[in-house]
Amino acid sequence: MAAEPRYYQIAVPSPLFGHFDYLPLRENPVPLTPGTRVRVPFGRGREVTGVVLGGSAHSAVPRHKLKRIARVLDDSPVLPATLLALLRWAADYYHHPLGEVLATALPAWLREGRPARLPGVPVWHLTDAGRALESSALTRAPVQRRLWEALVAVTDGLEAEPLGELSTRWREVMAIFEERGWVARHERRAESEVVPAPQPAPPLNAAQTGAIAEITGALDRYQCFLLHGITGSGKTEVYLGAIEKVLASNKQVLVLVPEIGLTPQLVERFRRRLGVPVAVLHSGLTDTQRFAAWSGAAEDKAPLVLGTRSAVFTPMPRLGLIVVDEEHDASYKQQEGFRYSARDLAVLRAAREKAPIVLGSATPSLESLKNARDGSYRLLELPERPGAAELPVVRLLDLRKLALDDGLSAPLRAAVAERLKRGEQSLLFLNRRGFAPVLMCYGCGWVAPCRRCDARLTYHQRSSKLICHHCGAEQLLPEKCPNCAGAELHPIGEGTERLESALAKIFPKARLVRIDRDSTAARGALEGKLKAVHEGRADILVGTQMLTKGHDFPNVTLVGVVNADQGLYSAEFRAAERLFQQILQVAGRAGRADKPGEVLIQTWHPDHPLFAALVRHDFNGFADYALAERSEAGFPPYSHLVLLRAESPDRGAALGFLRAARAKAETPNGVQLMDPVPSPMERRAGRWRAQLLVQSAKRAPLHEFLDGWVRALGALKQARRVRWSLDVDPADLF
DNA sequence: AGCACGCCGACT
DNA sequence: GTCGGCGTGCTC
Repeated sequence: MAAEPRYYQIAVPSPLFGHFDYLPLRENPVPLTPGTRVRVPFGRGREVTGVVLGGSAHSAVPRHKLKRIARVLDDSPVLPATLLALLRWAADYYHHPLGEVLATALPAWLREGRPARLPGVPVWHLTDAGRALESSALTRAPVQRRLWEALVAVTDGLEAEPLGELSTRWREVMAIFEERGWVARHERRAESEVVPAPQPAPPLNAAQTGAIAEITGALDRYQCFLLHGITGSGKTEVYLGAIEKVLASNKQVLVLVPEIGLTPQLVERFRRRLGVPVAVLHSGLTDTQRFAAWSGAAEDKAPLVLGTRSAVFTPMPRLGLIVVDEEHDASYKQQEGFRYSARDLAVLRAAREKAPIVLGSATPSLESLKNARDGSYRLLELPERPGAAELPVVRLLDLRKLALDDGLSAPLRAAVAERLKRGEQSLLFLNRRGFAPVLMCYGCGWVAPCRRCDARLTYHQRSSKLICHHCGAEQLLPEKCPNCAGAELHPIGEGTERLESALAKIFPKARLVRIDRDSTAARGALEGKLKAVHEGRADILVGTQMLTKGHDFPNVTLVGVVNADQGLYSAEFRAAERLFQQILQVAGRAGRADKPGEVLIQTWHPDHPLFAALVRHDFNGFADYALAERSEAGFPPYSHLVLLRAESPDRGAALGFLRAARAKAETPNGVQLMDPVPSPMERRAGRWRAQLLVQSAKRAPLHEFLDGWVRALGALKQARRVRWSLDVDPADLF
């Protein structure tokens, strides 16, 4: 056995860069493996859960300052070497403290220092003393008596589940029994899930079969595939086909999906089709559920892990394939703290663990597309919709020539009317919830502002409230203008609520369903609405981007894009890409099989190349245009961006910090620092925000520069007065 | 981040 | 006279 090192390097959950050295546990001569959790004293009188990074014979810290590891929590490391290495790489790449990176990767259960094994299900059984009781002994305590009788009736004890029916106070009574020595408690391992036999695959077309063959031809080595399949082309069947093969070779598969895409239906589809238990990981789980799924994967009991962003950090000892569905989706990028991209880390993880990875999308990100065109990813295309005759016809409605009434032009109304007559469904997409984005006084021109943000309050008619969509602040609708006391308060512009009520007036007999965050907040509301649509109990759907994600509406033959121009000429460099993706995704909901669809887009800018590409269903044409624009502007994927953000309740502090940061920077070759500027929405939730953009054509000098810079920033005196963070590969510039 | 130390204002 | 405001410093 190797000798115990003199010092251990430990990562500690704190915003400090670097690791901390500790002395070994006094009475433990067994060397600790990296990835093992330990409890260590940290600071004054505090004890925290750290992770062993390695051992060393030397320490730069004087011995008298070193403290000793207090307790070792694991027999074997909770983070396997490959995953720990990935996390260390990620901490370097995103310039984020390793301790916080590890804290993000570990489930709360382990982060808080609890044992690395699942708690079993508690079972209570009678002891000999309990069994020897006379039933008459408990005649005066009816609950005790019933409980005792229930325990006598079974041979191998009772779990909590059936006991609730006995009495609401059974726990109390059980505690009394335990105290008297009548019952004892033991733990039973949770039973593994019963799964159905796998279902056979549906018939596949040539493109699907070809894609599966390509992927399964690359097992046991790293290869990144970009699966570009138009909506309805059966990407999921390609995933399933490849996964089936990987599972058959006794390896594990990790599937990442966007936050909104992880529905019980999807989980069920994977489970049924593959006939294996699925470990599901998403933010809605309790700590115990999360840890159960995590450890199932880590112990190689779960062959398939299906999860959102943070599932990319699940240990999987025999990882054989990674799938990232809807790879363009913004929810793969964490937007606070450790700002990682799960899609990018998934690619890196696949490369490190020598497994193939499939990035799938109907509207790939320009980054991934460029990688495919450069040949570093392999492009797989699914150009057909099985069973669907044709793609929907896309037409532009030129708002320069058409009058709008309640946000709807005459041709769009007529198209809806036509669908009603034919008994078909229409879908109207408006990416703005609430009744109206602005409430204005006609007497004096006052508009309702948010007190804490540089934004207007959105008028919500249903709840009679003004709500800020940026900080969540709510207030009751004022009866008169707070400025001039006039009563002429008018909603300006359209939101989904207003669109819904306008449609109700125009088509009084139509059955309307609105799907947005407000109308689906209640548990089960979304499922209920989707069910109504599928069962034909709805004629017109109105909704926000919630409608564009994942749900299929086979009877919808008309998609109306009510306002396509938001973001068309935005300062945000990704806005056009997002808009195109969004419209193409929503257009993909229209028409199936025997019912061809039609897509009508209302726009003031019908000449924009983005729309020309949409009309032709020409994703590659759009990508050519957008990539050329990015190349010219020097934006990703032709350069690398890093955003230094700062915010403070004190106006000027954020900009002051960034100016000091810029002054501190030694401008290296090829790395450009822009001037600090106020963020596009300078004040948000009561904080003043500013940002500094760093741009570089090459990664290496950029990261070398950031390495020193970030460490220097923490020491800046201006840093005390702000909250600052570094965003490597930012998704948005605000 | 979290926690302690330290030096100035309004209260049991 | 103390309780507590948050500026400053430190964490192996």
